[in-house]
Amino acid sequence: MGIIERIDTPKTKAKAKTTAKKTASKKPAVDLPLNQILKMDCVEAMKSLPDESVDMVFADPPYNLQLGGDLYRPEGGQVDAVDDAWDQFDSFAVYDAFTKAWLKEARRILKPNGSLWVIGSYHNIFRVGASLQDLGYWILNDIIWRKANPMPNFKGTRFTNAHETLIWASKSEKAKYTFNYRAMKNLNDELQMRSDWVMPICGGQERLKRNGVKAHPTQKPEALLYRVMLATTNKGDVVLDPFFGTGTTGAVAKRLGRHWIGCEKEDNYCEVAEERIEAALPLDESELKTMQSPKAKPRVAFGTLVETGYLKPGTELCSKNRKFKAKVRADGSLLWNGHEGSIHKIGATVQDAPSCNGWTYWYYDDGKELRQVDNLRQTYLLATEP
Amino acid sequence: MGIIERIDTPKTKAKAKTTAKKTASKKPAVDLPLNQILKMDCVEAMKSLPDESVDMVFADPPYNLQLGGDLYRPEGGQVDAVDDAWDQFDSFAVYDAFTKAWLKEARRILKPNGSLWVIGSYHNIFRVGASLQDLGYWILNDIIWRKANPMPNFKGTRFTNAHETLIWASKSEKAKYTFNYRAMKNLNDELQMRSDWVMPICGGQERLKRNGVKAHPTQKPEALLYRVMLATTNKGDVVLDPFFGTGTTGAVAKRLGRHWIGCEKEDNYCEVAEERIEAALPLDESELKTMQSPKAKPRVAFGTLVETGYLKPGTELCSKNRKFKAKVRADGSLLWNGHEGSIHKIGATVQDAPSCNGWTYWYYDDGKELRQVDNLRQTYLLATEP
DNA sequence: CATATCTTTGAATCACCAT
DNA sequence: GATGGTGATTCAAAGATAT
Repeated sequence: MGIIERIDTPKTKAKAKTTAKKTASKKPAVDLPLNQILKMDCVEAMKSLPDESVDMVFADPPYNLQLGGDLYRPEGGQVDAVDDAWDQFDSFAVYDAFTKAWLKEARRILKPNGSLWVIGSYHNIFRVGASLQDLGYWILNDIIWRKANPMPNFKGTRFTNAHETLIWASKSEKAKYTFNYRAMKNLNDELQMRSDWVMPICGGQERLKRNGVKAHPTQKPEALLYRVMLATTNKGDVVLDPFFGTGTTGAVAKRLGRHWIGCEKEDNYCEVAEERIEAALPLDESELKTMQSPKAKPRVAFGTLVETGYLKPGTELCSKNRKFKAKVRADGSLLWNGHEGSIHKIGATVQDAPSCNGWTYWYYDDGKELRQVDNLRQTYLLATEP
Repeated sequence: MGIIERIDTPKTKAKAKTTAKKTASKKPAVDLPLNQILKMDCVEAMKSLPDESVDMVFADPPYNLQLGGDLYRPEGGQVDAVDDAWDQFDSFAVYDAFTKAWLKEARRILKPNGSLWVIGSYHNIFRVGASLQDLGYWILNDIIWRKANPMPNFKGTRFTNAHETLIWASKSEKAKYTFNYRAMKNLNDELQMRSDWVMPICGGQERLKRNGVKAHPTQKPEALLYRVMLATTNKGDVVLDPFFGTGTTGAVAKRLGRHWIGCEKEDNYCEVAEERIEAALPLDESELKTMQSPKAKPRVAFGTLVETGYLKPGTELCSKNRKFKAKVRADGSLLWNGHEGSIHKIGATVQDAPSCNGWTYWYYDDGKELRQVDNLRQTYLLATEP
C-alpha cells in the first residue's frame, strides 16, 4: 500500500474482438494510486486520475439531511443526530452543483464498461438520480436496502424510515456492464436476486469506535458492499470511493480481491480506515455465502388481510364456541363491547387473559362453517409468495 | 355522480375555534366536480378547479420519457443529433417540463395541509422527486412497494425489478399534514408501519379485462390505495387523481368514504373506470371507523382525578422501579424533595430529563401491585364517556 | 454457566397550543 | 415570532447486568 502500482487496463469485459470501439483498450498501462486513500476533496482527487481507468465507483455522498432541533426519545434520551459540517448545504442548488461536480469526474475516470453505485435517502437520492441521468449515466436498477432494524419514528409522525436507496448505473446506455448473474442467484438460494435487499444496519463488533464513541456517524454494513462488488465487479477490478469515510469499501475490496482507491478529507476518518483495512483479511468465496441472504420471513399483519380484501371491514369474527363476537374495522382493529384493539388484544380482553394469539382464537363464517382466521393468513401467503 | 356537488371546505382538522389561521377556513363553500371523471388533459382539468380545494392528490404518471412531444418542449431546447447524451438530455427536459406542469397545478389546488402521493419506477421517480422538491413540496417519506410476485428478469442481465417507489409529500415544510398513526399501527399488528410495504401485484379477479385482454397496462392494486388513503386522509376528504386510468383511486375512495375526482383523456379507460366504480360498495359508517390517536381523545387533567376521588391527596406515587417517590397534593400538584409541580414537570425533574409524560412515568400502589397512573385516566374516561 | 432482564443505540428533514 | 406548559411517543439487536 502507499505505492503507485502499475496495472494493465483490461481490453474489455466481454469478448474483446468486436466491442473494442472507443474503449480504453488501446491505451497503455496507466499509473493508479491503488489501495490508497487520497487525502483531499474527491473532485480534486479524481482530477488527478486518468480518463477511463477505474471499473467501478461506489459513492456514499452526504445526504443533506436538513434536520431541525433536537430529537428526544420517549424514554428521555437524546438521538445522536448527524449534524456534521460535511452534511450541511445552503440550498438544493448548492447541493446539485456539488453532486454534478463529483458525478462528472467519476464518469470521466470510469472505464466505458464500468459502473456507478450511489446510496442515499429521500433527502438527496432524487436529486442524485436526476443529476446522473442528466450527465448521461444509464440507470440499470434501483436497489432498496430494507433495514432489518431501523430506528423507529419516535414521535409517531410518519412512517418508520426503514430503508435506503441505491442506484446502479452504467456509464452510458450501450455499455457492456458487468453483472455476475450466477453469483447473485447462488447467494439467493437459486432464486434471482431481487431489487430489495434485507440487511441489518451496521452495529455490534463491526461498528468502528474510537474512545468508546462511534468513529463515523453513518458507517455502512460490509454485507452491503459485498453484494454490490460481488454482483458488478470482477476480481482484480479497481473500485473507487469518493466519500471513503472509515473505509468499508476498501475493507470489502481487499477481502474480495479487488483494488481500491479512496478519497477522504478528514484525517481521523483516514486513520481509522487505514488501520481497519490493514487488519482485513482476504476471504474465501465459500465464506461469503454465510454473510448474506437471510430471506425476509413472511410476516403477515392482520390488517393486510383487510387491505387486500381477504376479510372485509364489517366482518364479524367470533370465538370457536361463538360466545364472543367482534367486528372488523377498516384499519384492522377489532371492536367488541366498546373495547377496541388488535385481534390479539381483544382476544385477551374477552377471555380476561393476559395474552392471546388472535390468529388461532378468532373464527369467521365462510358461509358453510366456522374457519380460523389463521387459515386466511395461510391462503394469503400461498397466493403471494413466489 | 355526474353532478356538481356543493361541499363545505372543512374548517380545519381539529377544533375549528382557534386554529383558523392561513387555512382555507374562511373560504365559502366551493363547487367541485366530485366523484366524476374530467375527460381531458390533467393540467387543463386542474386549471378548472379553485385554489386550495382538495385534500390529497394521488398520481401515477406515465414514464414514457418521450411523451409530451412538442406540447411541452422547452423553449430553445436544441437537439444535437450527433451526441446520444444530448438527445437523451433533451427528452429528460421534455419530461421534466411535463412533470413540473402537472405538479404545479396540483400544488395550487391542494389545501395548505393537503398532501401529494406519486408512484413511479427508476425510469422517472428521480426526476419527479427532484421536481417536486424544486416546486416547494416537502417530502415526508419515500415508500417502497415491495412486490410479492414481480415479473422475473428473463434475460438475467440485471436484478429482478421487484419494487416501485412512492413519494409522500406535504405542500410545504410547515404544513400540518394528516397522518393516521394509530390506524397504521393497527394495520401492522401493533408495530409502527414502516416505509416498505409488501403487497402482491394486481392480478386475478381484481385485474380488469376487456375482451379478454387487460384493460390497463399498469393497474395498481386497490390494497395500495387503501393504505395510502387510510393513512393520510380523513373520511369526507377530496382525493384527486390526475392520471386516473381505470379508476383504482376512485374505487377505493368510494369504499373508504372519501370523495374523488379523476382526470383521464382516454375514453376507453373512462368507460372501464365508471363501470368499476359504480359497482364498488362503500363501507358502513361503523366499519369505516378507525382507532383514534390519544391526541384526538378528550383530555383529562391530572387534578380531575384528585377532585373526583380517583386518587386521594396524600397518595404516594413512585417511578416504576420505586426509586423516586412523590406525594399528591390537593390541587393535583406533586411534591418531591422540596420540588413542586405537575406530574410531568416533577417526572422530568427527578429524571433530570428535558420532558416527561407523567401519565406513564408515575405509578401508584393499588394494594396488590404497582399500576400506572394512566390506567386511572382510562378508567375515568370509560366511566364518564357515553 | 444458563437464562432473564435491563440498557443502549441507529443517516431523523419527528408536537402543539396558549400566551 | 418566541417562550413555556402539557403531554404523546419506540423497534430490533447487541451488550451489560441480574437471577
